Amino acid sequence: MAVIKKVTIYDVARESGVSRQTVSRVINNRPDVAPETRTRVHEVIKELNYRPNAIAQSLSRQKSYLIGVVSAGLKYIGPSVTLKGIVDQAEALGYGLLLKTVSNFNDHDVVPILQWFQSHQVDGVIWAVPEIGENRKWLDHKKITVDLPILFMAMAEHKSVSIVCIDNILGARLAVRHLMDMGCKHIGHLSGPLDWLDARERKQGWHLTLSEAGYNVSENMCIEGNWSSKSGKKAFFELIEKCPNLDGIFVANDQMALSVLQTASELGISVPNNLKVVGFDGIPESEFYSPSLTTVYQNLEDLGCTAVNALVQLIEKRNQTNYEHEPRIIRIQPELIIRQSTQ
Amino acid sequence: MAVIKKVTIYDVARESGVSRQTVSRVINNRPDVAPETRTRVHEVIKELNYRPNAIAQSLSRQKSYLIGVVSAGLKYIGPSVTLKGIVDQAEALGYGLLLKTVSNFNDHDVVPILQWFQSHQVDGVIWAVPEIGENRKWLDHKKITVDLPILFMAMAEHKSVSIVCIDNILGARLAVRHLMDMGCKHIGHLSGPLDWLDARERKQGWHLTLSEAGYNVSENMCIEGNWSSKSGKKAFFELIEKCPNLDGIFVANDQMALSVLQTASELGISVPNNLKVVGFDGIPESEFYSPSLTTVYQNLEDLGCTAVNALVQLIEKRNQTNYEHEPRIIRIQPELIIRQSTQ
DNA sequence: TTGAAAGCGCTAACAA
DNA sequence: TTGTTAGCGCTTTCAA
Repeated sequence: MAVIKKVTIYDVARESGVSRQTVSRVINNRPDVAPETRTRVHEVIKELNYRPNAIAQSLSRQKSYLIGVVSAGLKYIGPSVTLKGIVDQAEALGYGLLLKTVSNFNDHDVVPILQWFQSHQVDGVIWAVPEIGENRKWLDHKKITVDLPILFMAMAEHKSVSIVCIDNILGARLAVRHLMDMGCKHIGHLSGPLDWLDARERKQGWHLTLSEAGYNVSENMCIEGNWSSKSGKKAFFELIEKCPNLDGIFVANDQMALSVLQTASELGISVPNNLKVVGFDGIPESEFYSPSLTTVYQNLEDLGCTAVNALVQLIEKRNQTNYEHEPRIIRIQPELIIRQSTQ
Repeated sequence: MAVIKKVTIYDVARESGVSRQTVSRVINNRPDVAPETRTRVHEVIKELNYRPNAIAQSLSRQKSYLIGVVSAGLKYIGPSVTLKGIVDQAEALGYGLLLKTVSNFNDHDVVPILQWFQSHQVDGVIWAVPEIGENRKWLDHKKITVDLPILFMAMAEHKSVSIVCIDNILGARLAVRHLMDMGCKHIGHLSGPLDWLDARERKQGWHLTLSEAGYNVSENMCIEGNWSSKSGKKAFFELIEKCPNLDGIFVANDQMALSVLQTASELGISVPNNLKVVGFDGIPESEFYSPSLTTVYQNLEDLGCTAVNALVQLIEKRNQTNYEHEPRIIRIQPELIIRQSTQ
C-alpha cells in the first residue's frame, strides 16, 4: 500500500492550468465547462489520482450526504437485519451512514446523540430503536434543541413525527384468522414483553380478531414471555395449565414459537393435530424445524429500506422553499407463511 | 423540537468578548487560559447552547475521530454481534463509526470503499469481512493508493497486516479433545463451506487433534455444509451413511449442530448415548434445545472490542514520530461449554 | 495569557 | 465559459 501525498483541488487546478473553481465544476458535473477543459481536468484528476475531500465538501455545502442511525439490540437478529436494509438503501441513494447505538433499550441519553449527529452535519436521522416503556417521552420535552429530520421506526403515532413500522395488528390478524380457518376454537396467545409496543400491538390484533369473530377471548388465554426461547418454554407450560383445551396458539415471535413446538413434543402434545402453532418473524430456522413453523413473515430489510427512502424524502422536502412538515406513517405489511405446524 | 440558528465559535467569542482562539482553547481544554476567562466562555457556551462543529474540526485538524467499518453478512447473527462489539468500544474510546457493507462476500470493489473512507478522513478502518475464497487478493495489488491504518478480522496471516481473529484451531481442539475424553472413538466433522478460512481452520483443528492423538482420521469422516440448518441436515444424512459407526461429531457451527440433533432424533439415534455432538458459536438457542448443545463459545463482542482497541493503537502509533509498522495478530480464545449433548 | 493571520479543501456568488 | 473573492467553522502557527 503506497503512501500517497494528499492531492487537493488546488493541485489539479495547477496541473491543468485552470482555476480551482473550474475543477470544482468538473467534479460536480456542472454544465458550464468547455468540453476540452473538462477532458483535460479529468485527465489530470486521473493522473494525480485525485479524490475530493468529503469533509471539506460537507463543510462548504452545509450538507454531508450522511445519515445518522441509532440502533438498539444489535446482538439480536431483528435489529441487525433492519440495519442491513438501511445500509443497503442508503448506499443505493448515495448516502453514507454514521452509526450509534443505545445499549439499554430504555435509558438513552438522547440529546448527546442528536447533538453528535448534528455536529457531524448529518442530513437526517433514523431512530431505529423499538418503542419500549417510556422511551419516546423525550419527544415531548420542548427543550430538545436539535433541528434535524428524524424518522422513527416501530413506534406509536405521535404528533408530527414520521414513522415507518411493521403492521403488527395486520400480522396478528393473519395469524389468528388462519388458525380460525384451520378449525381452532380455543386460540391462545403467547405475547412478547408488554412494555414493548410491538408486543402490545400483536396482542391487540389477536384480541380484536377473535372478539370480532365472536370467539371467546379472555386474559386467561394470554400469557407474557420476553421473546426468548427460555421464556417461551416457561410461558407455554403455564398457559397449557391454565387452558388445557387450547387447540391453537399465536406466538409473538419465532424464537418462542419454536420453543413451544419443542415443549409440546416433550409433553406429548402433537402439533398440528392437537395444537396448531403460528409464530411471528420468519427466521430461517422456522422452516427447518420439524414440524416446520407457520409464521407471519416481516420483511425487516424492506422496513429498513423504506425508512431510508422516507427519510431522504424528508431531507429533500426540507431543502425546498415551501417546506411544510406533514408527517407520514408507513406500515409495512407482513405476510403469512403456512407450514406444517398448522396443517 | 425548536429550530435553532447555528451557533458558531465566532458567536461565542463575540458574546464573551474574547477572540475565537480563546474559545477554541476553552473547548479543547487547553491549559493556557485564565480561569476567569474560561469560566466566562463556558457560561456563554451554555447560554448559547454552542456545540463545536465536528466537520470543521476534522477539516482543520486533519483528524476525524471516526473509524470506518466494513461489514458483511449483517443478516446473520455473527457479524452483527461483532459489529455491536465494535460500536460499543468505539463509543467508549470516543470514536464514531462510518459503516459500509459489502453485499457479496467475494466480489467487493475494495478501492471505492477505501477511497470513500479516506475522503471522509477516517482515522482507520476495520475490515470486518470474513476471508472467503480470494477476497484478500487485493492486498497484493500494489496499486492500492490508499494510506490508512487497516485492521482485519478473520483472516490468515498476511505480510504486514494486523489481524484480530478467533482461534479456530484451538476451538476445534477443545471440542475434539472433549469428545475423546467422553470416550468417543470415531469422531467425525461436519464442516462449514471450505472456501471460508474459518471453516478450513476448524476442520484443520479437528484433523490435527485426532491424528496427534493417534486416532483414525480420514476425509471420509468429514463432510461439508454451508452453515445453514438445511445443509446440516443433508450433510448429516450423508455422513451417517458413510460412517455408520460414528459416535462423536464436531460440527462447525451451532445452526448445523442443532439440525444434527434434530435429525438424529428423527432417525432414532439417541444423543448423547449413541452419538455425542459438539457445535461451535454458542448461540442462545443452543442452551434451550433438548438435549442442550455442548458448544465452543466464541465471544464475538469481545472480538469486535479487541479489534477497535488494536486499531486505535495503530492510529496512535502512526501519530508518533518514530512510526514503524509492526503488524500484530491477536487470537481470541474460544471456550468450551459442556452441556447435555455430550454427557 | 491572549490575539492576529493563515490555512484545512472545497463551493457559492458574482464578475468578467 | 472561466476566474475572483469570500466564505464554511475551526485550529495552528507566531507574535504580542
